Amino acid sequence: MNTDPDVATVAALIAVPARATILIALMDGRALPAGELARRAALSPQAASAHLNKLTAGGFLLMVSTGRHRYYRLANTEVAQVIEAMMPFARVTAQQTPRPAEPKPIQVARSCYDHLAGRLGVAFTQALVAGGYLTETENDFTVTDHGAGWFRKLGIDPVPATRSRRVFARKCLDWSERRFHLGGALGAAALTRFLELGWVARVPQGRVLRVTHTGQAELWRLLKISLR
DNA sequence: GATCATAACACGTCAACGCT
DNA sequence: AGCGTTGACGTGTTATGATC
Repeated sequence: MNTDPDVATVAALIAVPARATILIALMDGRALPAGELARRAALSPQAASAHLNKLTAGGFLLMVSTGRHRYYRLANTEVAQVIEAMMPFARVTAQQTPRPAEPKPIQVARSCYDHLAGRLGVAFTQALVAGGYLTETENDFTVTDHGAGWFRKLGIDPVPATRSRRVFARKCLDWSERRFHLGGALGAAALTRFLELGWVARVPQGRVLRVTHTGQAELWRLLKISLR
């Protein structure tokens, strides 16, 4: 009897291009209606419906009915991490031409489900580690006492919620930078705070983030982060 | 080992229907 | 009326076995 996890079945769920497109469309953490997802995947609503059923049954998506609309979103952050972790391998086949000198906006700053990613996410994480605010373990980050004070000053609660089962400060591999950025509940709280402070702004129709002038100035002042 | 025929499967669309 | 689902059916791909 084979007691290994059935990775093949799970991978097969993602392996269909239409389903992969749907999952990527939901990577920014939003919930989208079935019709919108069908359009994104260039499918008929019927075909999209079948794919959404499979992804939901497989535990990749959650569905919420609102009136006559049905909204789908990623079931949890682990799903986003799986997709994000596959991105470096996708690049190998997609990138037949040399990488352009100028990074694309999605490589500079983006949301990875609900936390910061891209060059900004990695630079932020590295600055926190270099400043002694975070320490690294094998899979996660730990907030130091020094770091707890720093996060509080910024308006971010550095203490894990007692009832939450979510990993607090997950090491999430960044597909464009190929280094770890801060994920988990703390990463999500940081992105939320960055948005509240107006340091970053969401670009419509995607998960690209624009770093504002205020953001650039504050990130340089506090952590000596420059994205240039 | 290479080629062909067949069956099984996955994925797509069309039409009809149910729900709000 | 608009949106989404279900069932029927067509098409393309893959696996398998037979034959040379």
